[in-house]
Amino acid sequence: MNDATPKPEKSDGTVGRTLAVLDRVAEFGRPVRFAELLPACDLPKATLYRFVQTLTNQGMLAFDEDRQTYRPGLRLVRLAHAAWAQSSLAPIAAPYLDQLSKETGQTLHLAQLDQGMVLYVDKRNASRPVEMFSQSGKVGPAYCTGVGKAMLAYLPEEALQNALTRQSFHRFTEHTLTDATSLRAELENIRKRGFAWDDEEHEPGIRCIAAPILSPQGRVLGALSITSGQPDGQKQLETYAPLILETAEKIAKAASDWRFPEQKRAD
Amino acid sequence: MNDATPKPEKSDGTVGRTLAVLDRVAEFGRPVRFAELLPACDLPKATLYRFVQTLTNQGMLAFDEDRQTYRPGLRLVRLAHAAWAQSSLAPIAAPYLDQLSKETGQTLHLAQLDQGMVLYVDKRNASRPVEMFSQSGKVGPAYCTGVGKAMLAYLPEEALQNALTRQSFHRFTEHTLTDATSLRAELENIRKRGFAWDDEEHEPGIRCIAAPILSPQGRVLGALSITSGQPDGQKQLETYAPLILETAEKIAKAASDWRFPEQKRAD
DNA sequence: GATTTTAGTTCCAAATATTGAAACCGTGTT
DNA sequence: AACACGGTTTCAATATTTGGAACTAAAATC
Repeated sequence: MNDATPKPEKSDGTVGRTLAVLDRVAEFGRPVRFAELLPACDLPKATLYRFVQTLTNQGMLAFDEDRQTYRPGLRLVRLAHAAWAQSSLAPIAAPYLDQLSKETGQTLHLAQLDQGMVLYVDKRNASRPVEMFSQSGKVGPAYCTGVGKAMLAYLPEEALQNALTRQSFHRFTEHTLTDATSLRAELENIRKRGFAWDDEEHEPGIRCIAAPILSPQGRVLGALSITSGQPDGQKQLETYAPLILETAEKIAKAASDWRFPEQKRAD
Repeated sequence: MNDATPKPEKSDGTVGRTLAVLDRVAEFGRPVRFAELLPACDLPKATLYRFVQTLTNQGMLAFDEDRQTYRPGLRLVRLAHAAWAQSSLAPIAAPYLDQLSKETGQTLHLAQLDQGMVLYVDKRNASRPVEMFSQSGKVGPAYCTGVGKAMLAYLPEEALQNALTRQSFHRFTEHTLTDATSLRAELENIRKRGFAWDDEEHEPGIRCIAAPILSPQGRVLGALSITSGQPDGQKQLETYAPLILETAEKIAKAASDWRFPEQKRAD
């Protein structure tokens, strides 16, 4: 090997490789056979076999004897509860989302950035007052969603650069921004405006207005959006601008005031 | 293979040890320093250091630079979404819970057994129609909750034996059953009755009625409970018996039409 | 301000676990 | 009967993990 480390590889040894398999299984979105998994992971048969075995032992995967398939295991649900409670904005933001939901009656999303993607951590639905687990944990693209762009807009250059290289820039609709340059221009507008629009860039007919949630030091904590599925959505959403900005502000404030709870309480 | 297994050890090598650290972190229920974690994991300093490093790289843990603390990472939330959707009864049971919630107006819990503990996978709150992620993933004891006992009662002997050894039998209230023998007697009653009571065994003033969800082959898939916090709860709950049994039946039916969640792990 | 303690990080040779090609097994197909 | 396929096991070569100990930075104590 030469001078400058040519490979900033972070394989993290056996553990990293094994966890990568978990991702592959989760990506399938359905129970998967060993033989299907094999080509998806770039691993020798025997090695993948051992990994899958280990993960199953560990409860990170569950094996269906009858159908001979693997799927993500319940241990993840247990662990994620702790992650959600401690590493996400959701618990802090919950009361403000409730409030905003009541005031607007619209669908709300709370998201954070993870691996250059949008990770939804909470939601309020227009029809159902409180949404459930199934919505948290969902991921979506950053470059063509309101929450995604709102967060990207306030990322420091280095992190932005990093995030941009991870975007697929797939054209979902005719409004999708499909290159880094036009996205950067849009981000500039967002910074000027203070909030982001998603004007049918991800899904036809779906618009939203999104505000970043920034720490006092200006670090991106997450983003909040109000969605409309109505044709005249834009106009209606515009009236929410002050409200969503104010709510984002409150959440940011609450997040920075937050003291660690003494103990986990059960209820 | 030999007759007497001399090593029932399932350390699962590096991966298993590393994942155990994840559990330790999650158990703290709050961001934790390296030095606090060290005594909780039975590992040499340098080893734990490497593990924690790896997990952080992998996004399974998040490191708070400012406070120098670790907490479960958001990657878990992403993975758990898949786990919840594929490995839990929740998505299948959701419409039935909605229905039961509407009919009774009471707090409902849907749980599964994991590692001898009760893992709540969904909930309906008396006040809020649909509960959220934060409730899923919670764990509780099996020996002193309605859902726990309902599931234990229908476990095959070997699995029950295994589960019993994992119970702490801590006396939460004066009604808590604190030994395997009295619990076994209670399980017998549950089998005769077809459903379980929790008569303030876990929390004072909290009673519930719980029904097991059994596959057509009689395998325990999960349990469902209706909770009451009222003094005359027992009486009121009793009237729900047919309803909860019927609902559990429906969920079992729906589950077997879709998939057969297999609870294989014999560890 | 010097010194000790504590918390976190790095080193490295020895010990060990991982690796994966190949062989094997059971089941269903030609 | 031979073959193909999905899954499982073996085992020697090898790369990785291991953890005692040394080290550094920062904080507490003198």
